[in-house]
Amino acid sequence: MVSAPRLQRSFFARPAVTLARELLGTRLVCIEKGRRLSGLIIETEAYSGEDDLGCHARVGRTARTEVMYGPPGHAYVYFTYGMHWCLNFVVESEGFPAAVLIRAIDPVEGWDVIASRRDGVARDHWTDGPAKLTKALNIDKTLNGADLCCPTADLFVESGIQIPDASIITGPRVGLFNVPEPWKSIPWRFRVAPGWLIATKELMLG
DNA sequence: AGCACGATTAACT
DNA sequence: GTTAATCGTGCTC
Repeated sequence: MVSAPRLQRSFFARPAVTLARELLGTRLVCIEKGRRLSGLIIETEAYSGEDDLGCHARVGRTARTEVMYGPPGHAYVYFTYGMHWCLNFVVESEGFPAAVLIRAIDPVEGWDVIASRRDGVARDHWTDGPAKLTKALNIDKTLNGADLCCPTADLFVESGIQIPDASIITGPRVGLFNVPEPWKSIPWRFRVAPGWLIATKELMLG
């Protein structure tokens, strides 16, 4: 598998909603003991600013949200429901808290490692949730704040395949039960339509 | 020091 | 469709 160019900091220095869309089809890569584990990003959500009452930064600057206020192109990894880690990319500009949650990937490299971490789970469900993909790639708090754009990073994003607008489904963000409108329903969730990848990725990835 | 809640998941019925 | 698991975070006392 040939590596594609890594996404640079300028890529991440754009609005969260734009990036949630643009990140679909890019490749999330972890280097683990010199080995590449990767998958195409197929589902994301945008969280932007203290005014966004669905965003963790609604409470302002705290130890937890500090990373979101830092420069773009870093990882924001948070813990939830007492047992799960979720991965976000810090976006927009330094001083403004915004991030894109990575909700699902389609595994490309490191199938054996991913399978072992998702033992007993059907392949279609290895990485189809935000806490499933972190488990599969062994992402936890040690990667919170990690720079995705540093040349020696072992967590980064590569350019991938283009997804046509017609094959992208948008909708409300998931799990915001007690969040008031309009934030509860604003369509900042983006995902690749189910059949599109099946028909296309093998042609493009070989 | 204590409390309610959560950007979830898997195993149930 | 329902629910338990499980603990960091932010807020209140």
